[in-house]
Amino acid sequence: MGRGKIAIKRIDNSTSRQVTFSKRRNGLLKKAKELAILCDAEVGVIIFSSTNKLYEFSNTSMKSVIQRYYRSKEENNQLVISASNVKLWQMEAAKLKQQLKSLHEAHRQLMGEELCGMGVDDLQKLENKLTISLQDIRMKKEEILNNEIQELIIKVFVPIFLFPCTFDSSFTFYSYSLTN
Amino acid sequence: MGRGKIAIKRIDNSTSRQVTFSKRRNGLLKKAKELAILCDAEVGVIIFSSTNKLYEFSNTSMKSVIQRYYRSKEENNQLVISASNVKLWQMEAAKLKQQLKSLHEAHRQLMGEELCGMGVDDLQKLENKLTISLQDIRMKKEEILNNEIQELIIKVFVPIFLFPCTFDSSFTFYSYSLTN
DNA sequence: AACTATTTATAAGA
DNA sequence: TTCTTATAAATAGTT
Repeated sequence: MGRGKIAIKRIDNSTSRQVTFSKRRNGLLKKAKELAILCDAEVGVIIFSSTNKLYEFSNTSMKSVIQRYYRSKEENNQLVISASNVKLWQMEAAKLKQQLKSLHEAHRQLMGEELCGMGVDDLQKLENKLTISLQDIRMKKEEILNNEIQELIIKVFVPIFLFPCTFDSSFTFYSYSLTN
Repeated sequence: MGRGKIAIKRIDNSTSRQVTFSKRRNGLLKKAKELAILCDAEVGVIIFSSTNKLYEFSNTSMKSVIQRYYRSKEENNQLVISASNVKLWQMEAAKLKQQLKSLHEAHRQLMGEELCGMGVDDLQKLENKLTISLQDIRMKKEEILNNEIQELIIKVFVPIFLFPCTFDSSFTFYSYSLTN
């Protein structure tokens, strides 16, 4: 389509190639635009010149076209999936941060810090909680101590009672006196 | 370029639109191919019909074109960074989860639960902590109550002392007795 | 899907 | 680069 017909093969003359590139590039982009408008299509065109310059057209957005392309080809590119997952993980992290923050606050209140914002009722509730906690902890402590005493008795004294001969003379007094 | 000139706007007639799409789509792909060959360019064309069918051309490969496109626009960075960020965010989330878990445990211990794994020393420490917390909380509570009493006094009694005449006779006894 | 009158794109030249 | 213009190519409307 011009003064002469040309064969479709690489144009050797550099200048001529550049001129043709410029003309045909514009032609292609124009055609792409027209196709998109006339036929209600989504079109994306990417052109790199031999000098590495980028020319592009998209009636929507190139990102949209490319994403749709990958979706359509179901070459579910790891990149695209990963990119969308970032937001999910960011949200997850934000949620956790929030939880951590409020738990921290509750914790500090339990520890008797940051009581300034609290009313008397809340303080009373906190006091009750801690009182109960203290009771539990003291009970637990005593329980453990009792158990340890029990174990000590079983480990140390029972053998003495049962096998007094296996212990040296310093134990004889106790074993005799206790068994008699 | 045909029997009649057409305006570049969406073709209303569906059949006509489909026919035109088919013709122009082929034309565009052919032009793209020619441009790539003649001018030694890297070209990618993506077309989605209004019926969501995909047509494409690339003289190299679409993946290559898209990657080069992102590199060229340096929007690539976002995708790639995002992709690698997934791991960072996952690690962040895991870290937060761990913190949350240990804080939760500490919290439950403070509340007198899950004391089973603890030794006597730890229990003693916990008891001391809670004792101090309780003291703090009781002090805070008393402070607040005292303040409220103070305020009550200022709001209610001071006016009575200063302006006894503005209150009715039932107040006179107090105002006299206090001022005398 | 083929035809063809026209429009459009563009090769070569200025 | 841009414009001009002859000609090739694409395609709108028709069959």
